[in-house]
Amino acid sequence: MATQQRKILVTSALPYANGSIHLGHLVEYIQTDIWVRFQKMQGHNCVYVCADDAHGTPIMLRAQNEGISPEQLITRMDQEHRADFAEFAISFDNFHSTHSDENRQLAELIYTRLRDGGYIKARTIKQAYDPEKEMFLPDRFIKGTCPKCGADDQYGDNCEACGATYSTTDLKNPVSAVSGATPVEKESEHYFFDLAAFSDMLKGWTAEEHMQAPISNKLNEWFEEGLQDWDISRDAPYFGFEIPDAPNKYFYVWLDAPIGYLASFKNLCDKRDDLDFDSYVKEDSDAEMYHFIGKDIAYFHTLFWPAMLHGAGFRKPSAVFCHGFLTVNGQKMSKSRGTFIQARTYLDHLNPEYLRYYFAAKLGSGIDDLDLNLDDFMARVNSDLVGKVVNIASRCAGFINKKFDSQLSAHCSEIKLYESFEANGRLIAELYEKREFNQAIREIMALADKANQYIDEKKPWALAKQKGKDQEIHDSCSVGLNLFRILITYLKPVLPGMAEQAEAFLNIPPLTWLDIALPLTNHTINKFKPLMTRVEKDKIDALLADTQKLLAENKPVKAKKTNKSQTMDPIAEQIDFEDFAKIDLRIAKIIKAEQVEGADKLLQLTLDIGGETRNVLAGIKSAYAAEDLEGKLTVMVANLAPRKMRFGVSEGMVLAAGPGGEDLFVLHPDEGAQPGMRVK
RNA sequence: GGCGAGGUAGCUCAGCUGGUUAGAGCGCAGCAUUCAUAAUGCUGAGGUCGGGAGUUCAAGUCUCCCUCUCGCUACCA
Repeated sequence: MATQQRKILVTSALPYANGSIHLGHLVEYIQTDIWVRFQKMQGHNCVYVCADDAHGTPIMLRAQNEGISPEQLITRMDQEHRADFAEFAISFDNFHSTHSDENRQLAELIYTRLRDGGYIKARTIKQAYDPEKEMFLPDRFIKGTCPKCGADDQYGDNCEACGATYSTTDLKNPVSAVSGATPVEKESEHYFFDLAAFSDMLKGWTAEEHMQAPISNKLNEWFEEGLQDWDISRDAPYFGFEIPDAPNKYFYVWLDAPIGYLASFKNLCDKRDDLDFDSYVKEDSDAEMYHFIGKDIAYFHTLFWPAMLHGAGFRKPSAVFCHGFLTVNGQKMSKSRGTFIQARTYLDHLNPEYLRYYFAAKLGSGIDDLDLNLDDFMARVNSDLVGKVVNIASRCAGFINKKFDSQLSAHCSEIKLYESFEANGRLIAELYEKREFNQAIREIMALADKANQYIDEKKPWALAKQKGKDQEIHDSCSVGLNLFRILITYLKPVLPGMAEQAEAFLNIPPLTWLDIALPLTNHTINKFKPLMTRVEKDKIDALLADTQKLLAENKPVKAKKTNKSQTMDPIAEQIDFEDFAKIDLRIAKIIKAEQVEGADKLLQLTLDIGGETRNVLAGIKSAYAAEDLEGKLTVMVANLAPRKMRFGVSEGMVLAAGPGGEDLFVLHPDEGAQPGMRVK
């Protein structure tokens, strides 16, 4: 295995400085860390960097709420994140911040190059604006009543109660979550990154196996829909970097976040003589660069990011590795179910290496979701690590310590067995390299079974009762410990802490992949101490209880309405006459009703409202046949803003009642009403 | 509604380009053992591979339909 030393730069997605690390985050950091530790054990020059993602509206507002500066907030979060990562043994070579000089310089550099390359366009857009707070509002900061199901206190872009999606302008009774004021629409000039200009480059790049196949398929979908301009500016006030040629305009947090990878690396290069920043990032660099991310942010990393890099004259990533989401006991991590477990809460109760092992045992190279089944977790860790692996050392060490003065025998009596274990290292290494950790673990555990079988075959405890069998005991237990040493080597990327204890027990320097070529002979070991204790059920229960408690404390006291749809839609908030008078309802005659080709739910109605006709697309196909409607009178909202829909523009809506499906009832006026009459 | 990914033993998952009686680990049952953190070894029971139809000499593996789950997305103005 005399492969050449590779130069590898690895990143994990940047944690947002607005929240704590939870177990979902840790899937990624643990996955990345295992891969990095493996690469280092192979002797490669592998560097792992990360940073806090420190910019954006949520951070600015949270700092305001807490009465501190954003800088104070992100400093605090930075410390918290670092502490959590350290205890989970995430071995960053550098952990920096996007709110740093390096990141400002690099963001400005990349932006300037993109601008000079003609990839930045300015355009005026309309956006919700908080007149009291004097700031533009992202969707998440507008709350109101869901236009579909009437649930209160929903975000501006989708309803948590019924799952509907809509735009903020549809929301009923919208209020700014910041000030409580009613948002108004306001225009502003924004800067856009011309992603479509990179279409050809991206199509070629994404087809070249720089990511997993499912992601690349997804990208093809996006390509077919056409790449859109990307809005990269935000107006003041905003916590971030001001755009060089645009006072009061700031880089959108997602622009400078991935640049944060490079900033963190730059910061590291400045501290270390052996790393040359340019040689890693220049267009024709011979270094490898990998980003580990969740599949939810693939768009940013496989389209925007390579386009930005390319447009600015830098190298593109060697690959972007996506993973799936974490579920707990088969279901999405949920605050209401109490399975939204924080890293810190876990650390209060359980050994972080349990989790590292469990994730490794289940992680493959794909993007499938990963389930943390707590019963399985306990069984797996106890059985594999305590019952199988550690047990090998535990059952051999006693003999060596007591009978042979802690010294291993002078020769290895089972060279073939030893070599077969050693030879498996090639396959295991390959599996680690390919991020098939679950398969690697399976191989390692199969070896652990073999080691236990071997000891069982030799039965040193039985030999101990016979005279003159000391040499055999000495040999077989020495073999057992040598096999254990190999297993620990293979597990070291996953269990660095346990490996370190094992190294202390075996009285050896830190293990690398190459050390196991030869067995330890005539070597003095230390007294065996338990390397890992069992996962206990009550610890898991305590973890869940604490999680519940924590969630209850943080839960805002809001009466959340659920299941209300069973009974009756609540009557909407009271309005005065003026509000009502704004709605111009007219009697309309349906002069034509027809199917809309390709649409499953829509009927196209041509309405006569006296002086004019209107084209309305109504979602009533499930309840009405087109011909049954023609000639009938109904009521329409005549002054509703026209809405562009997939099958054309709808110029109003007809009134109907009912929950939907077949139960839809269009309103008809009493006899005598004429088209065009106003309904009051 | 569309697109994508899935539905394989009680649990967590393998099963590549279709090929003899469908696999692993855990759990379970029985036996052995007691060196080891009640750890280990041996043996065994458990699946009509979501349902149905088709292609084929042969299908968990290919095609079609249905069903359920999970994502993304859209047409209830």
